[in-house]
Amino acid sequence: MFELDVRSRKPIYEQLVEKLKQLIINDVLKEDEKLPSVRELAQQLTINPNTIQKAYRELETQGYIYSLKGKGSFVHPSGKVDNEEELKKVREELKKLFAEAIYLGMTSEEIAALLREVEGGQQDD
Amino acid sequence: MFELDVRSRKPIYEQLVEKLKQLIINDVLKEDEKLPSVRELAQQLTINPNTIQKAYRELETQGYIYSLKGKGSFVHPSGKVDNEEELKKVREELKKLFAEAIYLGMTSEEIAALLREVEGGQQDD
DNA sequence: CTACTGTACTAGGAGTAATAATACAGTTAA
DNA sequence: TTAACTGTATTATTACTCCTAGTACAGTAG
Repeated sequence: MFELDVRSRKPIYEQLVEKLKQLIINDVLKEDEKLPSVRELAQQLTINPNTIQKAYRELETQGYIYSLKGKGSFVHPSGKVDNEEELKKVREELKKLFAEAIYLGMTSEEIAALLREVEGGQQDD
Repeated sequence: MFELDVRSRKPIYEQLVEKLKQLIINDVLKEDEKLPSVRELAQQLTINPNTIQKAYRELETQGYIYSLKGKGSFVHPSGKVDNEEELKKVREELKKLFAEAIYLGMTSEEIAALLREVEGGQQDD
């Protein structure tokens, strides 16, 4: 499915969250598609099931997946995500990053161009 | 100068980097202004000098300050920052965050509005 | 019932963050 | 030059988080 760097300073479960988030956002994992089970993915990646579960829990908190006891974990459909908490964090992050980018020399137009680029590649709903 | 959360999961030196970066970006700390010395700030915040130094080293790597042995650490003037390494990271971060924001339901216009908001508050050079 | 699923808990080892103490090197002013 | 400041580096120790391992409970589907 993908690879992890166990020697990285970044925790494995955080790497997992990022990678899975990318797969969901880029529509590699489709809406309501079932993710590998905690134990299954743990075996594939040769890491502990607890670590997988920690990543899944985080993804659920952030609104990217939903889990049903006994059934599995599934991709949360985009557009139906309603997570004001997470949106607030993202807005704050965006503001910080904009200020940072400008300080380092990027122009607003460069940033806007980057946005259009990403926007073109998404087109959900 | 500011406060830190020693109980946070986020390392103290990272909190320091963020806070100082904000002060620099928001022009609270002016160009070429001298930062508190490692020992002085350590005493003020009741934390170890090594932790301060780690934060300063990181800020220097990212291009926000420069340090002169025997003299002190100073704010790196905006506009004169030339850190392609750091810019690359910021661009990647922006792209990730844009995709994330869109997935969570933000429109491009909302994001663009946020950019204009930040842009208005900066106006360096 | 059986075999899957998610979820929770405890205990232990490994690695990083932070502290403490010391030292060296360069600047500045008396 | 000396004294007092600056950044920088090193080592040892403690505290905390990540990760693992093992076990257990709850819900689902055949």
